[in-house]
Amino acid sequence: MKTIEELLESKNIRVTAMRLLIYKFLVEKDVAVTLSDIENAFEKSDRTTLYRTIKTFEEKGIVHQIDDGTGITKYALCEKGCNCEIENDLHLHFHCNNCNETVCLTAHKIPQIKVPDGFVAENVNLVVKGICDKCSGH
Amino acid sequence: MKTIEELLESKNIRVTAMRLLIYKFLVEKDVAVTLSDIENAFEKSDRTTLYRTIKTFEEKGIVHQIDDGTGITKYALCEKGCNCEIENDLHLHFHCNNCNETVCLTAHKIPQIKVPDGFVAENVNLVVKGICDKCSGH
DNA sequence: TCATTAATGCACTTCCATTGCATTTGTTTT
DNA sequence: AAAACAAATGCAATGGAAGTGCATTAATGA
Ligand SMILES: [Mn+2]
Ligand SMILES: [Mn+2]
Ligand SMILES: [Zn+2]
Ligand SMILES: [Zn+2]
Repeated sequence: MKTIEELLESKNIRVTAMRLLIYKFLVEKDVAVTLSDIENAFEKSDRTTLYRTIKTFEEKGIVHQIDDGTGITKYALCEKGCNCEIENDLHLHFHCNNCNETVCLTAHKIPQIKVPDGFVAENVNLVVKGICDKCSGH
Repeated sequence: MKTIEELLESKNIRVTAMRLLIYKFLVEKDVAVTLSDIENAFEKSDRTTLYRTIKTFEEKGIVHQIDDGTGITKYALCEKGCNCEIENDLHLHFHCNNCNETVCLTAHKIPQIKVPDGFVAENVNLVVKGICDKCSGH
């Protein structure tokens, strides 16, 4: 089991206090987070640093960006085995209309989508909206 | 074959010069348009009017909104038989990474998506990105 | 025509993403 | 260890798009 430090180093990301904190924050949350979520979690730090940190994480394949249709970009840790860096990871995202949280449904791969002749599909974004398990009282 | 005037009236939308122009503009374009696209097409008119016109069209089920992941909201005319008003119309959208245009693939309905137990799906947004027929040289 | 209601135009606000630049901190090289 | 270099951080500012308040203008209908 790698430490966070080792993980960051293995991805050629310099280890800094802020980066460790942000990474831990992402691990603790099991839902996708906005920049503001992170900002609110660390009164102290500057939005720009958080922004650039998350962008670094994204470039290095540690987090992926999620557009869930709320108009605010969200981010979530990539699962192990996720290959965002190379190609798009084709799991679906679920946005709860009740609690407003978005989660990765990594176990649910997106089915093959047919497109008309002449069109070339390169990647797919699939967001399902509805009521999440927590809110539906399962 | 209904005139545009009749169509608008049948949806309880007052006929105005601007609304007719915007409607015609949407018909001529076979792709989804942004507010800025409309704005640029009519030097004369005010952004707010266009904004509110398109919102009116949306409420009345004449156009539907598309979130193609570019961060800019796009709009396209509903096909006949589209029932956006009542429930979500489940066709997919294609965004071309080359020409940056987005089209409705109304003939391609979104397949049934499975979600885990406890989750209740209410609607689905599916955007395929790639190269469109015009750009691929079919 | 007059009264009522809706549409339009202008100014302004808010929110989020993004960048420039100076400063600080960390890493190499000598 | 000191100097040189490179990267990370913080602050200020910008830009783009969505949305709102309000006064004005246009359309409807009694
Ligand atoms: Mn995800
Ligand atoms: Mn469509
Ligand atoms: Zn929920
Ligand atoms: Zn194209």
